[in-house]
Amino acid sequence: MTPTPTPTTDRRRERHTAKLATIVAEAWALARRDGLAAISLRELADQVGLRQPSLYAYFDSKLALYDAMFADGNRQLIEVITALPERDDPREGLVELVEELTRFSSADTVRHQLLFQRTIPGFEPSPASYAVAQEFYAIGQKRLVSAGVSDPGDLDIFTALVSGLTHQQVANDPGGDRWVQQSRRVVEMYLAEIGRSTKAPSTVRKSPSRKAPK
Amino acid sequence: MTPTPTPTTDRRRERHTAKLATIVAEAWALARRDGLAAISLRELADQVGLRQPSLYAYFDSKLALYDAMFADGNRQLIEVITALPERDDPREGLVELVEELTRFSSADTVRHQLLFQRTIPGFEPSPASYAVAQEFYAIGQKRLVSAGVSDPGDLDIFTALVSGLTHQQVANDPGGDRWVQQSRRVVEMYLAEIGRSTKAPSTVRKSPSRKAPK
DNA sequence: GTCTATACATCGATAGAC
DNA sequence: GTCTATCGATGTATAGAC
Repeated sequence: MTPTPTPTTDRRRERHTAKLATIVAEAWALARRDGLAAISLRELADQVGLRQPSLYAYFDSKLALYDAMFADGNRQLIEVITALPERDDPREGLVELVEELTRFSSADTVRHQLLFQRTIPGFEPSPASYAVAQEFYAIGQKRLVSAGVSDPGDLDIFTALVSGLTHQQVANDPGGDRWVQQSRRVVEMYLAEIGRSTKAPSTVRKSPSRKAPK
Repeated sequence: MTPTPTPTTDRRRERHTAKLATIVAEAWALARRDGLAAISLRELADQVGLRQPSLYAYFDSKLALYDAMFADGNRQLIEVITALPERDDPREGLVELVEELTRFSSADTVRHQLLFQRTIPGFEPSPASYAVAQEFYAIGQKRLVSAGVSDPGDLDIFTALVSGLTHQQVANDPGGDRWVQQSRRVVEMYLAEIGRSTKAPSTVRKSPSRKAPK
Protein backbone atom coordinates (compact mmCIF):
# COMPACT_ATOMS: atom_id res chain seq x y z
CA MET A 1 0.00 0.00 0.00
CA THR A 2 2.79 2.40 -0.83
CA PRO A 3 1.44 5.75 -2.07
CA THR A 4 2.61 7.01 -5.40
CA PRO A 5 6.31 7.23 -6.09
CA THR A 6 8.24 6.16 -3.02
CA PRO A 7 11.08 8.60 -2.40
CA THR A 8 14.47 7.41 -3.47
CA THR A 9 17.01 8.97 -1.15
CA ASP A 10 17.03 8.48 2.61
CA ARG A 11 16.62 12.17 3.21
CA ARG A 12 13.53 12.38 1.08
CA ARG A 13 12.08 9.23 2.48
CA GLU A 14 12.50 10.60 5.97
CA ARG A 15 10.64 13.80 5.19
CA HIS A 16 8.01 11.87 3.35
CA THR A 17 7.37 9.67 6.38
CA ALA A 18 7.28 12.65 8.70
CA LYS A 19 4.78 14.52 6.58
CA LEU A 20 2.69 11.40 6.26
CA ALA A 21 2.51 11.22 10.04
CA THR A 22 1.28 14.80 10.32
CA ILE A 23 -1.37 14.13 7.69
CA VAL A 24 -2.62 11.11 9.61
CA ALA A 25 -2.60 13.08 12.86
CA GLU A 26 -4.62 15.86 11.27
CA ALA A 27 -7.02 13.33 9.80
CA TRP A 28 -7.67 12.06 13.31
CA ALA A 29 -8.40 15.59 14.44
CA LEU A 30 -10.90 16.14 11.65
CA ALA A 31 -12.51 12.78 12.35
CA ARG A 32 -12.92 13.68 15.99
CA ARG A 33 -14.58 16.94 15.02
CA ASP A 34 -16.90 15.83 12.20
CA GLY A 35 -16.99 12.07 12.34
CA LEU A 36 -14.91 9.42 10.68
CA ALA A 37 -16.85 9.28 7.44
CA ALA A 38 -17.01 13.05 7.11
CA ILE A 39 -13.33 13.70 6.51
CA SER A 40 -12.88 16.00 3.53
CA LEU A 41 -9.68 15.60 1.56
CA ARG A 42 -9.71 19.24 0.54
CA GLU A 43 -9.95 20.38 4.14
CA LEU A 44 -7.37 17.85 5.25
CA ALA A 45 -4.98 19.20 2.64
CA ASP A 46 -5.57 22.74 3.81
CA GLN A 47 -4.84 21.79 7.40
CA VAL A 48 -1.43 20.38 6.51
CA GLY A 49 -0.49 23.17 4.12
CA LEU A 50 -1.08 21.31 0.90
CA ARG A 51 -3.44 21.45 -2.02
CA GLN A 52 -5.85 18.59 -2.44
CA PRO A 53 -4.13 16.88 -5.39
CA SER A 54 -0.85 16.86 -3.47
CA LEU A 55 -2.34 14.40 -1.00
CA TYR A 56 -2.06 11.82 -3.74
CA ALA A 57 1.69 11.88 -3.27
CA TYR A 58 0.98 10.22 0.08
CA PHE A 59 -2.20 8.24 -0.43
CA ASP A 60 -3.60 6.51 -3.46
CA SER A 61 -7.14 7.13 -2.30
CA LYS A 62 -9.25 8.11 0.67
CA LEU A 63 -9.52 4.47 1.67
CA ALA A 64 -5.72 4.33 1.79
CA LEU A 65 -5.87 7.18 4.29
CA TYR A 66 -8.26 5.20 6.43
CA ASP A 67 -5.91 2.27 6.13
CA ALA A 68 -3.01 4.35 7.44
CA MET A 69 -5.19 5.57 10.30
CA PHE A 70 -6.19 1.99 11.06
CA ALA A 71 -2.57 0.92 11.32
CA ASP A 72 -1.73 4.00 13.35
CA GLY A 73 -4.53 3.35 15.84
CA ASN A 74 -3.47 -0.25 16.27
CA ARG A 75 0.09 0.85 16.91
CA GLN A 76 -1.18 3.19 19.62
CA LEU A 77 -3.06 0.26 21.07
CA ILE A 78 0.01 -1.94 21.15
CA GLU A 79 2.03 0.84 22.70
CA VAL A 80 -0.50 1.31 25.47
CA ILE A 81 -0.82 -2.31 26.50
CA THR A 82 2.88 -3.10 26.27
CA ALA A 83 3.50 -0.15 28.60
CA LEU A 84 1.46 -1.84 31.31
CA PRO A 85 3.57 -2.93 34.30
CA GLU A 86 4.29 -6.61 34.73
CA ARG A 87 2.26 -8.40 37.38
CA ASP A 88 3.20 -11.53 39.28
CA ASP A 89 -0.42 -12.58 39.24
CA PRO A 90 -1.50 -13.03 35.61
CA ARG A 91 -5.10 -12.61 36.68
CA GLU A 92 -4.38 -9.19 38.08
CA GLY A 93 -2.57 -8.43 34.85
CA LEU A 94 -5.68 -9.41 32.95
CA VAL A 95 -7.80 -7.04 35.01
CA GLU A 96 -5.47 -4.17 34.28
CA LEU A 97 -5.37 -5.06 30.62
CA VAL A 98 -9.12 -4.89 30.31
CA GLU A 99 -9.30 -1.66 32.28
CA GLU A 100 -6.70 -0.15 29.99
CA LEU A 101 -8.49 -1.28 26.86
CA THR A 102 -11.73 0.23 28.08
CA ARG A 103 -9.93 3.47 28.90
CA PHE A 104 -8.33 3.45 25.48
CA SER A 105 -11.68 3.29 23.74
CA SER A 106 -13.22 5.85 26.03
CA ALA A 107 -10.44 8.29 25.21
CA ASP A 108 -11.18 8.41 21.48
CA THR A 109 -14.53 7.42 20.07
CA VAL A 110 -13.66 7.63 16.40
CA ARG A 111 -10.46 5.67 16.93
CA HIS A 112 -12.53 2.93 18.52
CA GLN A 113 -14.93 3.11 15.60
CA LEU A 114 -12.25 2.65 12.97
CA LEU A 115 -10.43 -0.08 14.84
CA PHE A 116 -13.35 -2.18 16.02
CA GLN A 117 -16.41 -1.31 13.99
CA ARG A 118 -16.96 -1.68 10.27
CA THR A 119 -18.29 1.78 9.72
CA ILE A 120 -16.60 2.99 6.51
CA PRO A 121 -18.24 1.50 3.41
CA GLY A 122 -15.68 -0.27 1.29
CA PHE A 123 -12.88 -0.03 3.78
CA GLU A 124 -10.94 -3.17 4.51
CA PRO A 125 -7.52 -3.16 6.13
CA SER A 126 -4.60 -3.91 3.86
CA PRO A 127 -2.53 -6.99 4.73
CA ALA A 128 0.15 -4.76 6.24
CA SER A 129 -2.31 -2.92 8.46
CA TYR A 130 -4.14 -6.06 9.36
CA ALA A 131 -0.84 -7.53 10.53
CA VAL A 132 -0.56 -4.74 13.08
CA ALA A 133 -4.03 -5.54 14.35
CA GLN A 134 -3.10 -9.20 14.63
CA GLU A 135 0.01 -8.31 16.56
CA PHE A 136 -2.20 -6.66 19.15
CA TYR A 137 -4.49 -9.64 19.18
CA ALA A 138 -1.54 -12.00 19.70
CA ILE A 139 -0.34 -10.00 22.69
CA GLY A 140 -3.76 -10.19 24.27
CA GLN A 141 -4.08 -13.88 23.62
CA LYS A 142 -0.69 -14.51 25.19
CA ARG A 143 -1.81 -12.81 28.37
CA LEU A 144 -4.95 -14.87 28.39
CA VAL A 145 -2.99 -18.07 28.12
CA SER A 146 -0.84 -16.92 31.02
CA ALA A 147 -3.99 -16.64 33.08
CA GLY A 148 -4.90 -20.19 32.17
CA VAL A 149 -7.30 -19.60 29.29
CA SER A 150 -6.77 -21.64 26.16
CA ASP A 151 -10.11 -23.04 25.08
CA PRO A 152 -11.37 -21.35 21.88
CA GLY A 153 -14.84 -20.92 23.30
CA ASP A 154 -13.42 -19.33 26.41
CA LEU A 155 -11.44 -16.98 24.21
CA ASP A 156 -14.55 -16.01 22.26
CA ILE A 157 -16.25 -15.15 25.51
CA PHE A 158 -13.34 -13.02 26.59
CA THR A 159 -13.33 -11.02 23.37
CA ALA A 160 -17.06 -10.52 23.80
CA LEU A 161 -16.56 -9.22 27.34
CA VAL A 162 -13.90 -6.75 26.28
CA SER A 163 -15.78 -5.54 23.25
CA GLY A 164 -18.91 -5.17 25.35
CA LEU A 165 -17.22 -3.07 28.00
CA THR A 166 -15.49 -0.88 25.45
CA HIS A 167 -18.58 -0.46 23.32
CA GLN A 168 -20.82 0.52 26.19
CA GLN A 169 -18.17 2.91 27.42
CA VAL A 170 -17.87 4.59 24.04
CA ALA A 171 -21.58 4.62 23.30
CA ASN A 172 -22.98 5.70 26.64
CA ASP A 173 -20.21 7.40 28.57
CA PRO A 174 -17.52 8.61 26.16
CA GLY A 175 -14.62 10.13 28.01
CA GLY A 176 -15.90 8.74 31.30
CA ASP A 177 -15.17 5.59 33.25
CA ARG A 178 -18.55 4.04 33.98
CA TRP A 179 -17.69 0.71 32.37
CA VAL A 180 -14.01 1.00 33.15
CA GLN A 181 -15.09 0.60 36.74
CA GLN A 182 -16.85 -2.65 35.95
CA SER A 183 -13.81 -4.19 34.29
CA ARG A 184 -12.37 -5.83 37.39
CA ARG A 185 -15.60 -7.47 38.35
CA VAL A 186 -16.23 -8.69 34.84
CA VAL A 187 -12.79 -10.25 34.57
CA GLU A 188 -13.12 -11.90 37.97
CA MET A 189 -16.54 -13.19 37.01
CA TYR A 190 -14.99 -14.57 33.84
CA LEU A 191 -12.06 -16.22 35.57
CA ALA A 192 -14.41 -17.81 38.08
CA GLU A 193 -16.40 -19.30 35.23
CA ILE A 194 -13.29 -20.56 33.51
CA GLY A 195 -12.14 -22.20 36.70
CA ARG A 196 -15.52 -23.81 37.06
CA SER A 197 -15.50 -25.36 33.63
CA THR A 198 -11.89 -26.58 33.49
CA LYS A 199 -12.75 -29.31 35.97
CA ALA A 200 -14.68 -31.09 33.30
CA PRO A 201 -13.12 -29.97 30.04
CA SER A 202 -14.61 -32.77 28.02
CA THR A 203 -18.23 -31.80 28.51
CA VAL A 204 -18.63 -28.54 26.72
CA ARG A 205 -21.99 -27.03 27.34
CA LYS A 206 -23.63 -25.97 24.21
CA SER A 207 -26.57 -23.79 23.66
CA PRO A 208 -29.61 -25.39 22.08
CA SER A 209 -29.30 -23.45 18.90
CA ARG A 210 -32.17 -23.30 16.50
CA LYS A 211 -29.80 -23.32 13.61
CA ALA A 212 -27.84 -26.37 12.81
CA PRO A 213 -24.13 -25.83 13.42
CA LYS A 214 -21.98 -25.69 10.35
CA MET B 1 -39.92 14.79 12.74
CA THR B 2 -42.87 15.13 10.42
CA PRO B 3 -41.70 15.44 6.81
CA THR B 4 -42.90 18.34 4.81
CA PRO B 5 -46.60 19.05 4.59
CA THR B 6 -48.49 16.35 6.43
CA PRO B 7 -51.43 15.21 4.30
CA THR B 8 -54.78 16.58 5.27
CA THR B 9 -57.38 13.98 4.40
CA ASP B 10 -57.39 10.48 5.86
CA ARG B 11 -57.10 8.92 2.42
CA ARG B 12 -54.01 10.88 1.57
CA ARG B 13 -52.46 10.33 4.94
CA GLU B 14 -52.93 6.62 4.54
CA ARG B 15 -51.20 6.50 1.18
CA HIS B 16 -48.50 8.76 2.48
CA THR B 17 -47.79 6.42 5.39
CA ALA B 18 -47.82 3.37 3.13
CA LYS B 19 -45.40 4.91 0.67
CA LEU B 20 -43.21 6.00 3.53
CA ALA B 21 -42.99 2.42 4.71
CA THR B 22 -41.92 1.17 1.30
CA ILE B 23 -39.25 3.86 1.14
CA VAL B 24 -37.86 2.79 4.49
CA ALA B 25 -37.92 -0.86 3.48
CA GLU B 26 -36.05 -0.08 0.28
CA ALA B 27 -33.55 2.03 2.21
CA TRP B 28 -32.78 -1.02 4.37
CA ALA B 29 -32.21 -3.07 1.25
CA LEU B 30 -29.79 -0.52 -0.17
CA ALA B 31 -28.02 -0.25 3.15
CA ARG B 32 -27.56 -4.01 3.29
CA ARG B 33 -26.06 -3.97 -0.17
CA ASP B 34 -23.77 -0.93 -0.02
CA GLY B 35 -23.48 -0.02 3.62
CA LEU B 36 -25.48 2.29 5.84
CA ALA B 37 -23.60 5.46 5.01
CA ALA B 38 -23.59 4.72 1.29
CA ILE B 39 -27.32 5.08 0.71
CA SER B 40 -27.93 7.28 -2.30
CA LEU B 41 -31.13 9.27 -2.33
CA ARG B 42 -31.23 9.17 -6.09
CA GLU B 43 -31.05 5.41 -6.21
CA LEU B 44 -33.50 5.12 -3.36
CA ALA B 45 -35.93 7.32 -5.26
CA ASP B 46 -35.51 5.22 -8.40
CA GLN B 47 -36.25 2.04 -6.49
CA VAL B 48 -39.58 3.39 -5.28
CA GLY B 49 -40.57 5.02 -8.55
CA LEU B 50 -39.84 8.61 -7.65
CA ARG B 51 -37.38 11.33 -8.60
CA GLN B 52 -34.83 12.26 -6.05
CA PRO B 53 -36.31 15.63 -4.99
CA SER B 54 -39.68 13.97 -4.44
CA LEU B 55 -38.26 12.13 -1.48
CA TYR B 56 -38.32 15.41 0.36
CA ALA B 57 -42.08 15.12 0.51
CA TYR B 58 -41.44 12.27 2.94
CA PHE B 59 -38.23 13.25 4.66
CA ASP B 60 -36.83 16.63 5.49
CA SER B 61 -33.31 15.38 5.04
CA LYS B 62 -31.22 12.29 4.74
CA LEU B 63 -30.80 12.25 8.50
CA ALA B 64 -34.58 12.15 8.85
CA LEU B 65 -34.52 8.99 6.74
CA TYR B 66 -32.02 7.45 9.12
CA ASP B 67 -34.25 8.49 11.97
CA ALA B 68 -37.20 6.65 10.45
CA MET B 69 -35.02 3.59 9.93
CA PHE B 70 -33.84 3.81 13.52
CA ALA B 71 -37.40 3.79 14.81
CA ASP B 72 -38.32 1.00 12.42
CA GLY B 73 -35.43 -1.18 13.55
CA ASN B 74 -36.31 -0.68 17.17
CA ARG B 75 -39.88 -1.66 16.47
CA GLN B 76 -38.63 -4.86 14.87
CA LEU B 77 -36.55 -5.45 17.96
CA ILE B 78 -39.53 -5.04 20.27
CA GLU B 79 -41.59 -7.33 18.10
CA VAL B 80 -38.98 -10.05 18.24
CA ILE B 81 -38.46 -10.09 21.97
CA THR B 82 -42.13 -9.78 22.86
CA ALA B 83 -42.76 -12.81 20.66
CA LEU B 84 -40.53 -14.93 22.88
CA PRO B 85 -42.43 -17.62 24.81
CA GLU B 86 -43.01 -17.15 28.51
CA ARG B 87 -40.79 -19.15 30.81
CA ASP B 88 -41.51 -20.20 34.37
CA ASP B 89 -37.85 -19.78 35.17
CA PRO B 90 -36.93 -16.12 34.62
CA ARG B 91 -33.30 -17.15 34.34
CA GLU B 92 -34.07 -19.41 31.44
CA GLY B 93 -36.06 -16.55 29.95
CA LEU B 94 -32.99 -14.35 30.25
CA VAL B 95 -30.89 -16.88 28.39
CA GLU B 96 -33.36 -17.01 25.56
CA LEU B 97 -33.60 -13.24 25.47
CA VAL B 98 -29.86 -12.87 25.03
CA GLU B 99 -29.72 -15.60 22.44
CA GLU B 100 -32.50 -13.89 20.52
CA LEU B 101 -30.80 -10.50 20.70
CA THR B 102 -27.57 -11.97 19.39
CA ARG B 103 -29.45 -13.67 16.57
CA PHE B 104 -31.23 -10.41 15.80
CA SER B 105 -27.95 -8.61 15.33
CA SER B 106 -26.42 -11.44 13.38
CA ALA B 107 -29.33 -11.41 10.97
CA ASP B 108 -28.80 -7.82 9.84
CA THR B 109 -25.46 -6.12 10.27
CA VAL B 110 -26.46 -2.67 9.13
CA ARG B 111 -29.54 -2.70 11.33
CA HIS B 112 -27.31 -3.46 14.27
CA GLN B 113 -25.01 -0.66 13.20
CA LEU B 114 -27.75 1.93 13.07
CA LEU B 115 -29.39 0.84 16.30
CA PHE B 116 -26.37 0.33 18.49
CA GLN B 117 -23.42 2.11 16.98
CA ARG B 118 -22.94 5.79 16.33
CA THR B 119 -21.79 5.41 12.79
CA ILE B 120 -23.61 8.12 10.83
CA PRO B 121 -22.02 11.54 11.34
CA GLY B 122 -24.56 14.00 12.65
CA PHE B 123 -27.28 11.47 13.25
CA GLU B 124 -29.07 11.57 16.56
CA PRO B 125 -32.44 9.95 17.16
CA SER B 126 -35.40 12.28 17.41
CA PRO B 127 -37.32 12.22 20.70
CA ALA B 128 -40.05 10.13 19.08
CA SER B 129 -37.60 7.55 17.77
CA TYR B 130 -35.62 7.53 20.94
CA ALA B 131 -38.81 6.73 22.83
CA VAL B 132 -39.12 3.52 20.82
CA ALA B 133 -35.58 2.59 21.76
CA GLN B 134 -36.36 3.23 25.40
CA GLU B 135 -39.43 1.06 25.21
CA PHE B 136 -37.20 -1.82 24.18
CA TYR B 137 -34.79 -1.02 26.95
CA ALA B 138 -37.61 -0.98 29.51
CA ILE B 139 -38.77 -4.42 28.42
CA GLY B 140 -35.29 -5.81 28.83
CA GLN B 141 -34.85 -4.22 32.21
CA LYS B 142 -38.14 -5.68 33.40
CA ARG B 143 -36.96 -9.17 32.52
CA LEU B 144 -33.73 -8.57 34.34
CA VAL B 145 -35.58 -7.52 37.46
CA SER B 146 -37.64 -10.70 37.20
CA ALA B 147 -34.41 -12.64 37.28
CA GLY B 148 -33.40 -10.85 40.45
CA VAL B 149 -31.16 -8.13 39.02
CA SER B 150 -31.77 -4.61 40.19
CA ASP B 151 -28.43 -3.08 41.13
CA PRO B 152 -27.39 -0.38 38.60
CA GLY B 153 -23.86 -1.74 38.39
CA ASP B 154 -25.20 -5.21 37.71
CA LEU B 155 -27.37 -3.77 34.99
CA ASP B 156 -24.39 -2.03 33.39
CA ILE B 157 -22.57 -5.32 33.32
CA PHE B 158 -25.51 -7.02 31.68
CA THR B 159 -25.75 -4.43 28.93
CA ALA B 160 -22.03 -4.85 28.37
CA LEU B 161 -22.40 -8.61 28.05
CA VAL B 162 -25.19 -8.34 25.53
CA SER B 163 -23.52 -5.65 23.47
CA GLY B 164 -20.31 -7.66 23.51
CA LEU B 165 -21.93 -10.83 22.26
CA THR B 166 -23.87 -9.01 19.57
CA HIS B 167 -20.91 -6.95 18.46
CA GLN B 168 -18.58 -9.89 18.14
CA GLN B 169 -21.25 -11.81 16.29
CA VAL B 170 -21.77 -8.99 13.82
CA ALA B 171 -18.11 -8.15 13.39
CA ASN B 172 -16.61 -11.61 13.16
CA ASP B 173 -19.35 -14.02 12.16
CA PRO B 174 -22.19 -12.09 10.49
CA GLY B 175 -25.06 -14.37 9.68
CA GLY B 176 -23.58 -17.15 11.79
CA ASP B 177 -24.07 -18.21 15.37
CA ARG B 178 -20.60 -18.40 16.86
CA TRP B 179 -21.40 -16.02 19.71
CA VAL B 180 -25.05 -16.97 19.81
CA GLN B 181 -23.78 -20.28 21.07
CA GLN B 182 -21.93 -18.59 23.91
CA SER B 183 -25.01 -16.71 25.10
CA ARG B 184 -26.21 -19.34 27.55
CA ARG B 185 -22.89 -19.74 29.22
CA VAL B 186 -22.38 -15.98 29.47
CA VAL B 187 -25.77 -15.46 31.07
CA GLU B 188 -25.23 -18.28 33.53
CA MET B 189 -21.80 -16.90 34.34
CA TYR B 190 -23.44 -13.56 34.94
CA LEU B 191 -26.22 -14.90 37.13
CA ALA B 192 -23.69 -16.84 39.18
CA GLU B 193 -21.77 -13.64 39.79
CA ILE B 194 -24.93 -11.76 40.75
CA GLY B 195 -25.90 -14.51 43.14
CA ARG B 196 -22.45 -14.36 44.68
CA SER B 197 -22.63 -10.66 45.42
CA THR B 198 -26.16 -10.39 46.78
CA LYS B 199 -26.56 -10.25 50.53
CA ALA B 200 -29.20 -12.95 50.56
CA PRO B 201 -28.00 -15.50 48.02
CA SER B 202 -31.00 -17.29 46.71
CA THR B 203 -31.06 -20.78 45.33
CA VAL B 204 -28.32 -20.79 42.78
CA ARG B 205 -28.38 -23.71 40.49
CA LYS B 206 -24.97 -25.23 40.38
CA SER B 207 -25.45 -27.00 37.14
CA PRO B 208 -27.33 -25.41 34.29
CA SER B 209 -30.58 -26.80 33.14
CA ARG B 210 -30.43 -28.59 29.85
CA LYS B 211 -34.00 -27.80 29.13
CA ALA B 212 -34.31 -26.95 25.50
CA PRO B 213 -36.09 -23.67 24.75
CA LYS B 214 -38.18 -25.03 22.00
C1' DG C 1 6.91 17.01 -4.61
C1' DT C 2 4.09 20.54 -5.09
C1' DC C 3 1.72 23.51 -7.57
C1' DT C 4 -2.33 25.43 -10.83
C1' DA C 5 -5.92 24.22 -13.52
C1' DT C 6 -9.30 21.45 -14.92
C1' DA C 7 -12.30 17.75 -15.49
C1' DC C 8 -15.97 14.32 -14.22
C1' DA C 9 -19.45 11.90 -11.62
C1' DT C 10 -22.06 11.96 -7.62
C1' DC C 11 -24.08 13.79 -3.74
C1' DG C 12 -27.70 16.35 -0.61
C1' DA C 13 -30.61 20.05 -1.08
C1' DT C 14 -33.59 23.95 -2.95
C1' DA C 15 -36.63 26.79 -6.19
C1' DG C 16 -40.43 27.03 -8.70
C1' DA C 17 -43.75 25.23 -12.29
C1' DC C 18 -47.75 22.24 -12.56
C1' DG D 1 -46.92 15.57 -4.49
C1' DT D 2 -44.22 15.27 -8.15
C1' DC D 3 -41.72 17.13 -11.49
C1' DT D 4 -37.53 19.71 -14.03
C1' DA D 5 -33.70 22.37 -13.41
C1' DT D 6 -30.08 23.83 -10.84
C1' DC D 7 -26.94 24.73 -6.99
C1' DG D 8 -22.69 24.03 -4.24
C1' DA D 9 -19.74 20.66 -2.41
C1' DT D 10 -17.59 16.44 -2.60
C1' DG D 11 -14.17 12.47 -4.04
C1' DT D 12 -11.42 11.24 -7.69
C1' DA D 13 -8.28 11.89 -11.21
C1' DT D 14 -5.17 13.90 -14.80
C1' DA D 15 -2.10 17.21 -17.33
C1' DG D 16 1.60 20.00 -17.22
C1' DA D 17 4.59 23.88 -15.22
C1' DC D 18 8.38 24.46 -11.87
